[in-house]
Amino acid sequence: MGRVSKAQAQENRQRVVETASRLFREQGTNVSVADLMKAVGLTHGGFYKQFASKEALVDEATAYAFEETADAYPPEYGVREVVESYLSVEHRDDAAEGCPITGFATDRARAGSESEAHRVYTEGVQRFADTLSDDDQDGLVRLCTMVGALTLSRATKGDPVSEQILTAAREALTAQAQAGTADPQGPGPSD
Amino acid sequence: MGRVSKAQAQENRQRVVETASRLFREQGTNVSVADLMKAVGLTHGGFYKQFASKEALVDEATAYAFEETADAYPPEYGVREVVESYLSVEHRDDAAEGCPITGFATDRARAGSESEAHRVYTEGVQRFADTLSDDDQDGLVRLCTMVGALTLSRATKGDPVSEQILTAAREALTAQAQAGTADPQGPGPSD
DNA sequence: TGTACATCAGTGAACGCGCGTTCACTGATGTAC
DNA sequence: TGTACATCAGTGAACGCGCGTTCACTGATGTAC
Repeated sequence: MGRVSKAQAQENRQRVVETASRLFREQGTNVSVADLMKAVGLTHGGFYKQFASKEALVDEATAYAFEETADAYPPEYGVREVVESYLSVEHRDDAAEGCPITGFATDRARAGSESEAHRVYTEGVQRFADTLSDDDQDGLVRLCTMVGALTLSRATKGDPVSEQILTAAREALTAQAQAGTADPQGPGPSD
Repeated sequence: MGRVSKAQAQENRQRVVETASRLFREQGTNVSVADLMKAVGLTHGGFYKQFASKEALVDEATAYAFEETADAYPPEYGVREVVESYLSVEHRDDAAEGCPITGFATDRARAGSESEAHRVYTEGVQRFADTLSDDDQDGLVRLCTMVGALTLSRATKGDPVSEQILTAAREALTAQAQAGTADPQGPGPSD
């Protein structure tokens, strides 16, 4: 399978980044280059024609995950709707397509703070906290509750407490957000 | 270095479990058997004289971490004191000796739910949530906020937002817990 | 537009290394007399 | 209490395997004329 067109090569590269952003969120950044390339439908050798190192891919995949999820919620969603979607069973069960703040959190905590991935991650945390802020400015605390609830519901999945966690956090956050940032239109669809 | 006394062997075994419970919380359960045994001061070959497999050690180390931290807080501590200690910079910076709920969360979320470790973990979550409950029964939500805040402050360490997260969550939880479970003695030392 | 050749994305074998696990060996401990 | 021998915790080399990365090779694409 000789040379491939510039357009095709660019598309393949993009698919590697997209696939990595999903696999890394789901299984962690220690997913192997070979497994990743297999998931894309290529062989591992070609990886280094597109990326300087695996670490460089982690940087790109982290940035891509944040870009991709930046508009995950319709613009008319208020805090209530975001919370209900974030703390849904669907989100618990789909880490691959889910929030990169939760998906990359532990990998970030265990790696150093010198990487591009670290900067992008920290910026993503602040951006989402701002989205969750209302007049009280407590977006950071809401984010903590949401990330903790999603993490714990995933970690206890299989036991009823997993769903209890989602429900308890959802109720606490939506009760609090009754007079929140929700637009004049009022509550939209919940997921 | 031939045979070793039964007492010595038992002590060595115990040190492996203790060291594993620290290294796993800090770096994840993929810390290698060789690195672990080196940290204890033994060679890797002897590991299988004491444990059936690495997975069996993960089970034991998880259980040990929960036992060890079950009495991490003085009995006179109320919710406020626990929160202040939990959301301290010291706890952020010492995952090895810290809360196993946060330390093992992502490893648990990514592994299956069939293991002994999973059962022990889930039970530990419920037990700590009970400890954090007052009349309102919102211990589960407090736990989410605490775990999320600790995780995010570790993941963003090096940026000022890391400390902001701890402070914001601490204030939100202690403001809420003013008339909480704290014993009649009133607030004790904060850490 | 057609031909001749350089480019380079992707392939697959190989590199040194670390993984979990096994095993022949060791010699001090534990036990039988 | 003292001697003779079996036990077995710990050692270190080795197992097959997967890791990140390199490299000679391929042949369709891109380019020069």
